[in-house]
Amino acid sequence: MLDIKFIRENLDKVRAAIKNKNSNANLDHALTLDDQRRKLIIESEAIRSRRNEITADLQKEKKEDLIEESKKLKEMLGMKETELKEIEAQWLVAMQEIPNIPLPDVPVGADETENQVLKKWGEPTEFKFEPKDHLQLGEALDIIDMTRAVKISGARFGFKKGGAAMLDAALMQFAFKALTDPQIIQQIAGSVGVSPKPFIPVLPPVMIKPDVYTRTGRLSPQDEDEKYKMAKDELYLIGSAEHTLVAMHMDESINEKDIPLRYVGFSTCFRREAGSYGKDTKGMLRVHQFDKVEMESFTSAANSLAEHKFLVAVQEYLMQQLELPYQVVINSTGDMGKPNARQVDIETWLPGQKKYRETHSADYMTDYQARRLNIRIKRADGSSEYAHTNDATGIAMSRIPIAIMENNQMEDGSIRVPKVLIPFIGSDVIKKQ
RNA sequence: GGAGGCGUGGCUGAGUGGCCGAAAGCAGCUCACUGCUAAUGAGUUGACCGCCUUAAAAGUGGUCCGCAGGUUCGAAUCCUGCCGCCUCCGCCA
Repeated sequence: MLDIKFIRENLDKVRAAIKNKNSNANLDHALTLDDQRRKLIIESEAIRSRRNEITADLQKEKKEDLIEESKKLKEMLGMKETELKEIEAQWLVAMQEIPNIPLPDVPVGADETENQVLKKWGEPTEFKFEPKDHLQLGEALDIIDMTRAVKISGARFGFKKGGAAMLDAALMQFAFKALTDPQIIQQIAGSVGVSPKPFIPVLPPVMIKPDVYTRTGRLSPQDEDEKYKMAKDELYLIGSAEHTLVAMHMDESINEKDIPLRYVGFSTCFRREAGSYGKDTKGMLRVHQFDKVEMESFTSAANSLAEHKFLVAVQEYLMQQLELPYQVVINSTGDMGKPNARQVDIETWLPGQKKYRETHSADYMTDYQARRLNIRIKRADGSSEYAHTNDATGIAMSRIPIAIMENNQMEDGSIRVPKVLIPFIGSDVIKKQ
């Protein structure tokens, strides 16, 4: 959520952001509600003030007429407050529809076709044979079974077995080990000039209360179709560890000396993929359930953009260690999340599709999430500011294993294990058992 | 799921109808003093939301003792519901 004072003073910027992000937020409606809201606050506070006066007077001496007045005022106050509560609720809904303002370097564009490639690393993998896609490879190796999963759970689910199961576990351990390693983090942090503090590993809950989900900026009425909701309990399944990690410090003040506060989380992620019928229907690229290593960071405003770049640098480090060819893309305004001020995606080369496909995202939220979640940074002098939040994919288990399988495939259909994963898998090749 | 207890500021903890935004201690900040990685003394320090203000400060009004209601002229204090924590029982990986 944006600061209402900022909105009032920067109407043009906010209008431009709504337009460029293809948002259907109704700014004028939000402003009207804000006026009504403030009017009601002034009125009800005046009544309260008078009642407080009366109470003070009555303490000295009992007077029937004052008691009568206070009773009447109380009735009026009740009405005002009921009205205020309704307006405030509507106002919050309207406010939460208003997207964050893109940074000046974000390309203005309608959709992902106007994203810009910032950097390429590695070359698309060359093969002396016709490369297969991960599903062909996985089925031949008997490590991916989509057919049985359909029977058990439906479309867009899969069983990962043998080498595929080991690969996911190895990636998780590899990422956790790297991100908690002071030397590695110091080296990456040095390159972008941020604190060398390592990440704190976390296994967060995968279910979240609707109210909290809303406050992360990740659950608006339009998003509802994308989420799984528990029928009996007021709980959603998270779409990413980001959702419970960023909410971890909800309604808290983080001490300035504790920032940057960096977490690396691992969780299963749940996506209904309601809007993507017919898209990526083959294999594990787009599934309802996958595991993901996720980074989340809390900083002050002064360091947040550098932190965003740091998280991208971490992503690149992991990719280079895994020796996967990728490109770094800055998303255009039309392809950004609502809470984002800037979004960088990493796309990894998939020989099975002969395309770069999105495997990572790094989200720079400024104080947009923290305002609604009420997360503050408390400075040593006692003053405070809203925290700035950043999140970024560490390793998405459905997509990076796919990239490894497809890029590292050999002519006989076996898969070369990246060097850094060999210790975790105990073998340098995944082959037919 | 059943029975009982508890929920106060950054922390510990007092407060059972108005003198309480809340004692005291700790922590923090400022100053003084002492040459030893800190002790001692004095002072000081809650958060949030309106209004005012170009902005901030100041000023001013309001709210906050788990949350939401209720009783009362007046609630941290009494009542109801909810949430959380603890103890015991049940169930369970």
